[in-house]
Amino acid sequence: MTQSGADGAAVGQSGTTRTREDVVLAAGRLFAKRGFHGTSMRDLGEELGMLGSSLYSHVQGKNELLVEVIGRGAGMFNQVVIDAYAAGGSARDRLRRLVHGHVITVVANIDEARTFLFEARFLPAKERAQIVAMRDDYERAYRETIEAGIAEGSFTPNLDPGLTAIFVLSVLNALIRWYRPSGERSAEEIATEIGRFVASGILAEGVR
Amino acid sequence: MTQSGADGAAVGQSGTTRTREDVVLAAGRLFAKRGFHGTSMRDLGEELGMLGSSLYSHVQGKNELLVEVIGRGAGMFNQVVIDAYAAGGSARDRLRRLVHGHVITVVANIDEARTFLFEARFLPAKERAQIVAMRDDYERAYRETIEAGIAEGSFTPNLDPGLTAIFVLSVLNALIRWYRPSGERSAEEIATEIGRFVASGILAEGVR
DNA sequence: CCTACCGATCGGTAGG
DNA sequence: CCTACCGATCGGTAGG
Repeated sequence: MTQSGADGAAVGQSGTTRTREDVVLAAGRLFAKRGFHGTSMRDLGEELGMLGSSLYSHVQGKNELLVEVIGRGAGMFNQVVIDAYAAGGSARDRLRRLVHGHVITVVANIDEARTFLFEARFLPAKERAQIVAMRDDYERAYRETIEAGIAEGSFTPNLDPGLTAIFVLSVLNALIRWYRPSGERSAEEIATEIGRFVASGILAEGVR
Repeated sequence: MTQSGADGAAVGQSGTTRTREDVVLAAGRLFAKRGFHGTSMRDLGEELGMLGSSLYSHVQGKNELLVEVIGRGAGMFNQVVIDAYAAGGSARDRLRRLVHGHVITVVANIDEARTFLFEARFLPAKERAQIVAMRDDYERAYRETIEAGIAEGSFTPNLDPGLTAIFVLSVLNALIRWYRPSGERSAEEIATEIGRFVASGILAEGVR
């Protein structure tokens, strides 16, 4: 009898030695599906075709995995902001890039995004504080962009920029709740539809 | 030494016998803050000034508490839909009532709303299926209302009703993430701002 | 609502 | 990556 994945568990690639990368990715999958506290090290070992205790040759502990998965999520979103600012253009262009980049990123890294948004409260105090700060920065980028859009005349002047930033991010973050890779709409289509909703709302022209 | 709440734990009303209602409310508080799997029966007992094992004279088990808390959340949201439909009026009026009722309900029952939206996946299979069905009904009410609004000419005809329902609900459901009772805006103000955002978006008039 | 307890499972370690 | 194990904690029960 071989030692790997012969017992029917959902194993990535059986017959191969697992790397730390495999462990982190599998942790993202399980944390996203069952939650951090709903995932045991034994569950995670089973997902990888090994014993829970064997994971400790790859990582120091369960918390480290949560920190790593959420750190990756945070890094991705941070990069979206950097890219959107680096591209230049009007505030309205920048908001379009922020929205588009957010959708693409969530769709391509759904497990990290879910863990980031659902499990961050279970991070150790120090790392939790860092993630909260990062999230504040992210929200600030949206607020600044909305303020700049008002200043340039693209956006309605009587908007509350802080609240509006929250509303836009609400639509974006909810993606982790309803997006399914098997769904009929592509990431591009979703980004376009969200952009349209955020821009114009639902009221017909001329109605008030 | 007395038997209740003399050891510094956060107890509701010390010196009084707790009821099943107290237990369910405390469970909502802890499930909302630490998650279902992050809350032990001993934690819950401590919150109420009793031992974890004593809770079993009020409820049959931990799962029953999750079912009860989420069931209350589901019932509240269901009532909002019933009231909004019963009030009659145009589709646009109905959407206004749905949004207003949702905000008021979340603000007044934040723990149940959080548990409903974050912990439903940990429900036993049968109850989870019921809650998913209820959530589908809720979404359908929004979709129908948007379709009716398009038909009556209030809403933009090129809207995708299903996707738009999701977007509106995204803004509403995100309330459980950012709302703080100590915040500066009242539930009424929040409902008004969300209504404005959903109705008109952020683009300035005449801009396209 | 408490005392006293149960078997199961948890995160994690020593040593190979 | 496994064997063999640790102390702590889990949900829950019997009996009062």
